[in-house]
Amino acid sequence: MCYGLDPPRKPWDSGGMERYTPSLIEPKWQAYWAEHKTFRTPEDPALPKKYILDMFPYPSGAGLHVGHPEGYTATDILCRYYRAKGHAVLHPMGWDAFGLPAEQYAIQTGTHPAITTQKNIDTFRRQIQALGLSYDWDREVDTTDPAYVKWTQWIFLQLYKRGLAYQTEIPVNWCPALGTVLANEEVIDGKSERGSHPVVRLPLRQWMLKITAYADRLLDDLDLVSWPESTKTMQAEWIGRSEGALVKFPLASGEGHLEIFTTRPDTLYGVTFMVIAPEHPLLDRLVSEGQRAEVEAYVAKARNRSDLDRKAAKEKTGVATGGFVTHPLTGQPVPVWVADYVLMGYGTGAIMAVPGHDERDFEFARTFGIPVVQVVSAEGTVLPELTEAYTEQGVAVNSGPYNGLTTEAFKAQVTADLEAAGQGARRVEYRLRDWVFSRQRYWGEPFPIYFPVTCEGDPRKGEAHTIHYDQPIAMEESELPLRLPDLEDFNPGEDPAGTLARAADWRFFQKEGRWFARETNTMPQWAGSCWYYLRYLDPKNPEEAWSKAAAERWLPVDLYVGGAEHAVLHLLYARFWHKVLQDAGHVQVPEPFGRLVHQGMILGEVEYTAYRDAQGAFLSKERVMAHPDGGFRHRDTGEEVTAERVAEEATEKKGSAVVLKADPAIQLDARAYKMSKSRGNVINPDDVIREHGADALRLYEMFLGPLEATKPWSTSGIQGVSRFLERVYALAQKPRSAAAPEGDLLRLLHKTIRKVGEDIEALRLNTGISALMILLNELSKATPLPQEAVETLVRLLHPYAPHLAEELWEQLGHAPSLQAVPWPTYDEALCVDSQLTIAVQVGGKMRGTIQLAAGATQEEAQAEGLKLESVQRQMEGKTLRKTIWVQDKLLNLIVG
RNA sequence: GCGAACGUGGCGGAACUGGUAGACGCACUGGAUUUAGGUUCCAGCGGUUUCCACCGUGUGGGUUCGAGUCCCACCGUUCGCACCA
Repeated sequence: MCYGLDPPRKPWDSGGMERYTPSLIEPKWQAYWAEHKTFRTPEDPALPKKYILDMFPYPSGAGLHVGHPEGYTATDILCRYYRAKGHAVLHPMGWDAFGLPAEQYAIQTGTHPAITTQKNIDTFRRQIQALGLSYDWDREVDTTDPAYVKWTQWIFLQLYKRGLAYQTEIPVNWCPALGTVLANEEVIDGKSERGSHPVVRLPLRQWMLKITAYADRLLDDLDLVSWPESTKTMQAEWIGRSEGALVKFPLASGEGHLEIFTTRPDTLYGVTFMVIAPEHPLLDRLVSEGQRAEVEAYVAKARNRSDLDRKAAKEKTGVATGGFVTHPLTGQPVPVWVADYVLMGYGTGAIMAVPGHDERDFEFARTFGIPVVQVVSAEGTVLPELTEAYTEQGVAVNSGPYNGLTTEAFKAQVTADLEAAGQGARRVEYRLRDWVFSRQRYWGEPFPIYFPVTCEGDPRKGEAHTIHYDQPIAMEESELPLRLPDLEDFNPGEDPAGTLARAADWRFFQKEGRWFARETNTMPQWAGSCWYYLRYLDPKNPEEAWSKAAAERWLPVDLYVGGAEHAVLHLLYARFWHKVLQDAGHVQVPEPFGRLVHQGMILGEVEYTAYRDAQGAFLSKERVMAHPDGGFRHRDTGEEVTAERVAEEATEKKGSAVVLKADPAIQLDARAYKMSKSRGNVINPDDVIREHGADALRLYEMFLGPLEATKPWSTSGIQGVSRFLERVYALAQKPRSAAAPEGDLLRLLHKTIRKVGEDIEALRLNTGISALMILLNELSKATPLPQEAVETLVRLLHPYAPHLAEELWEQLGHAPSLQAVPWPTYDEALCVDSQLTIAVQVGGKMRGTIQLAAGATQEEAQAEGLKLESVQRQMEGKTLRKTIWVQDKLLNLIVG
């Protein structure tokens, strides 16, 4: 054994297997697993099943980043563990391969997106395989594969046939830069989520999916799943169910009434004005002649105001329409205003304004000098004047016959009364809107829909024609898939009908002598990812999207791991489709994903930042503040300050601060940032594997901290786990004894088996590794070293570092694969130490410890504890009042 | 502004239902082996201090024999929502 040589960094300098050489071991075992299809999903229905799923990646041109292996390694560890525990594990991988980047690249270079996509998939597959992840590659799916698209289109037809897909002309989020419409969920602060391009509201014909029809089930069934509370809360808030009442306010002049939605019908007596949205259809009838010019000017301005402007505006704006409605309970006239703080898209686009008990109404009333009336009181007393809106519940005042009722009782009573009088009804509203499902791009699934065309000649030649969009025809299921046409130019252009509108030969076709036009919109990227977990069940099935038997066998997904950025969109859409498919009888369980875990982000290495003023002199960080517009300013003078990165060697620690070594008076900022190309702090998994091996990368990412936490990368940290693997390898090269382990070593083995197993099941992968390190440290000292102990270590290490474990298993004289070897078992009785260390406290303060046999009595402990010198010192001149005894843990002597 | 989560050594982090704070690893210090080492091995490693002892889990209170853990208030970081009536 020669420990004294260079670590095996170069493949060519390692002739034998004397030292741990990941560059030799890892390809060997990857080839073995591939050849023997070690991870093929077992068919045996008698085995308990585990469906363990990763969110499949979008295969970008940049390749894998270190964030991908984090979640993938975690699930891989569970899969290898459960296989060893005798479960049938389904663990597939695939590609979410439609999407904008490939298309943008095509626009720039003319390369067909299918080619780019294929190339990227090959890179991703190679990188993922280099990590030794145990996927069943026979089940790989690719959302852009026509054999997959076929079934995405088929599911769309199921939605269409159930009346859940419809067309509408609505103002949509049109993004000129991207040449497409975006879902509400894809617009953030008036800009596109992807690329931050401005988005304008434009009325266009769109396909919509009626997700609102499932709002209640999507909300209620959150109780059925084991997901992070934060994610459930986000979905619940996104759905935004609110219960209230619809109330009719008759128009003061003429027929009809203004309908409003309110969650606080108990404040009806506090209404001092009404507000309608600028787009409200009744606006025209309500406007008085005197106000018409002013109202029209306001509406025109509001229409042109982008969402961005609306947000920036802090002051409430609005104009009185001059029109009035009649209060349904008091019969008094109520003035109607128009203001853009009321949104046409929610409720009825009109509200009753109760300034006394709604902050927005209060602000509006104050701006325009409208009276404020108090109708709810905390204690039943009326205040002379409200200085702010009282939005809490309370007791009704100034409310005629309802005075004295609590908020809850009032709501129920008045809603019933209004309903009886035909003036209102109970009503539930949702924040959730129907899903805008069409995009005007090329690289997506075509809709299996076409329309009749009236045309004198050949519409393909651009001759005059009319497409009857109001008469959509669904393609026959037997005609699927509808493939994308080949194009030379992928530019979206200005035609809001989409890129495909330019593929005239594809778009127009004749059937029985009549012309038809295909839908030229394509589906959004979410479509493919809404159901990929179902295709994995039966990926090669040419007859069905998946077989009923496969769905019954494998659903729901037992563990789903992926980023928190999908907390709302992907997970809500997929749940929606799943429920539709359940209603259509294609799946049986109500929820697709039973347990969900979000892996945390891995940040770049910690960076140190120093600040300099305009003269170039260093400034300590407490004298610098961030400027809202970016950049930094001097806290006192306000002058601009520049930031610069400082190498770690130039810094040192001083107390809790980091300072410049050259000038310890200068404090630095020390923090880790999100990895990004522009910051130059991206860690490439390929480089890490080349230097340390895949097992070290896997182990390091798991050892970094809890899976869910955000944590910074550390280049020196990976050497710790690398060293651990080298030591495991070295241990297996030592002479071993055939004798069974005994005594403390035996106990440690059993404790470690229990701990590692429990930690894997609970996804506490960091502490599991720590237990393995402790075991290794003990085994390194053991003389003699029992073979069985080394084998146990290797078997426990296997899920974490599978290549090394397989290699050592073979070296220890066993036939591969270790995956076929059952998980070690432990004996509960051997997990308890024979001698326990008991804490001894006097008055709740630690004074020492005593060694006792497990199960010792309080009397024995007390006798032993009182012998401690430190205890005697504390008890001098005092009497023992009381003793607290926690079996096998602690003795606390209370003195007085 | 509203809501949620989180604040533990120089660093990443441990600590199950309140019960020996700092497991494990990194970094650092000392020693051994080595021609040498960014190798390996051994030892040390929260702070103050005369070895007694005291202080210590963001800050200030509280509950308890006992609080990192429970309660209240505040400060800070991160994430989500942001006129949804």
